[in-house]
Amino acid sequence: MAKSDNFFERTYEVARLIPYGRITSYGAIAKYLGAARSARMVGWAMNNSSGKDVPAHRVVNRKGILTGKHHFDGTNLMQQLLESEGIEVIDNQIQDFDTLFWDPTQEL
DNA sequence: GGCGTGACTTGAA
DNA sequence: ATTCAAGCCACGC
Repeated sequence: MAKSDNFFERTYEVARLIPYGRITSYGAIAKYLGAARSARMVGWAMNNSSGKDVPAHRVVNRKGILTGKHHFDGTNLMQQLLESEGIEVIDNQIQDFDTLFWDPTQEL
């Protein structure tokens, strides 16, 4: 067991650290973990986060698009969650993304 | 054990 | 400015 789920665990941890009403990108987390080129693994980790307390809906791609919404239960569930937090989302794209962007390497 | 895919990003043409 | 391509690591079959 065990094994270094460090990467995954760390991803979940950072995702949980995302403040309410804020969002971040896969690359930002990956970069924080030291794998800026491995943003895909972050997404893969999120896939494994199914059933965890990881607010994957707060994690979007670099453009602020809800790329992973397709992986959620519903079709607009992810958008609903974001809007529920005060984030304006239109057409799977987050508005004021630049303002709501939360960078762990910058904030932490 | 090998090949392909995947919730992405960055860089170069 | 936009479009194309490559890179990264892990998991599934």
